[in-house]
Amino acid sequence: MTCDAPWYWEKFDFFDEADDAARRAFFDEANRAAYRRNETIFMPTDPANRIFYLRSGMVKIYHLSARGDPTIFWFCVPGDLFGAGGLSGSLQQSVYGQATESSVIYTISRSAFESLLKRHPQLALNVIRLMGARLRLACDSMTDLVSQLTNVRLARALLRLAYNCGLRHGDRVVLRIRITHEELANMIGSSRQTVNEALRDLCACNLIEIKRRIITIPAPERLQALIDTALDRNERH
Amino acid sequence: MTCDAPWYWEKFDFFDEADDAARRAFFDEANRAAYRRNETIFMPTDPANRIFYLRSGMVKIYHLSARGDPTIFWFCVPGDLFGAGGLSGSLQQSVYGQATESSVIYTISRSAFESLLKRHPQLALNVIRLMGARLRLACDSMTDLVSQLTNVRLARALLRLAYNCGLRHGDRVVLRIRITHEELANMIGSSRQTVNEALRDLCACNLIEIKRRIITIPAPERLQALIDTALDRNERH
DNA sequence: GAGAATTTGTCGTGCACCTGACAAAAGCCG
DNA sequence: CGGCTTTTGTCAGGTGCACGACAAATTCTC
Repeated sequence: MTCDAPWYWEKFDFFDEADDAARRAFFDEANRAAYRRNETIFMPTDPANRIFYLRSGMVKIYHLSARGDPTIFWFCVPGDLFGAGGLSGSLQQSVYGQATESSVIYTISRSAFESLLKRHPQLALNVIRLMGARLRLACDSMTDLVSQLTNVRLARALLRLAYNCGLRHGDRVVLRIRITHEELANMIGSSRQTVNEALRDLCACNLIEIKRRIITIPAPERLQALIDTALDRNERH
Repeated sequence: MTCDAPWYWEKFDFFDEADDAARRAFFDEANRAAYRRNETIFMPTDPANRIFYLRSGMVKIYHLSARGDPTIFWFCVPGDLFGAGGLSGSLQQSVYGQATESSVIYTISRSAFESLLKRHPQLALNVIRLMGARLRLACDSMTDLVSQLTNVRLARALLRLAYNCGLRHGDRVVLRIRITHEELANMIGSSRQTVNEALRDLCACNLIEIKRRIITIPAPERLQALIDTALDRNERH
């Protein structure tokens, strides 16, 4: 899955390749809202009748089981659409959306959105493109969740985050996201403690650096190599 | 996630709600191909320049790791599009598509498909709807992969299969798919042996019936109840 | 900048389940 | 219908890692 992707995803904005008329039509009908860090944007019980466009900030999309343990699906970055699951016929959101930093979000009603897409087909293609990227991300996640060694799962999750919201500085990729061990555990289906240990090992091998909860991957291809060679079962340095 | 969904997914066809002109435009440009059981339709190395429409049969979409172990993402049923990951900017397919029974498939080039969607925006909305359903399915999968008890994961996977390709007979849902224990294991990230045991337990509780590798769920809501009450850790009858 | 709250680091204990091995059963094919 | 292949059933050994507990460090809040 990850073999042909670059070390960062080519960022794609909902409005890319669309003409100004389309852009204006959207913003004419959209409502602007600002959220602060940790504020919840929507919940599973909310009706799925609005589409969200992230202008700035970052949004975490996650699920909460009846038992209370979360599954983090992905983080949205500026230019992303979300809440678009509602377009697939569901009447309710089924997940949570939460701002992980101050964010500006435009929302539009589902019906207005659909008519917008009909009038501006390029926007519809863009939605498809964004959803395709999401789907691929989700499939990548499924692939590592199935591979059962935790440290490999963690390494792959870090690379996925690098794609998703990493910033390049030369070869180095900085995850511009302040993520806790617990959140990482909730992405890879592991426990806080195990993530801690695995993270320590990765640091010891200089595969990652952590400073003030900001993770840097100095050489993504070395991390990828670790994943590939983990074929022959895991050895602890 | 699964709380508000019916016991079977409202089947949605790529051509639903589209006018005949759109339908004709597609089939004018599409190529028909028939595949037999176990035949591979596309591979990760194939260029992602064609879109597939499943007319009849069933198609398994899966990934193969370098180590050789598969992850089964989902099964496509008639009316589904697949290979649409290509629409999201990727140059290659990243997964395998394989017919699990005799199937008839129409393919169309990516560029023709995009121009088709522009001319017939309703089709674009339909693509979005289908992808949304997929995405939801993938998220559901992620959610159970994170929940670590194998028997719960299995139960949830069975319900998902029921949504995906189950047939209702009154309350009963028959999975019209001849799936092996190994394939189930590859869906939930477990081992053949463990799946076997978990399946036996489910049979013992009359939550499922298996005859000639066809799985029947006599009372889906009872199976769902099992999942919900598995909060208080699993007990083996 | 002090105190509260959250996050991190580290150790045992226990058990779910992966692995390997092999026999029985079922499905497949000429 | 016979032989071959694939799938199923079951058992024993070993282990990865979840879980609880608690101290140290860091971060948030006023």
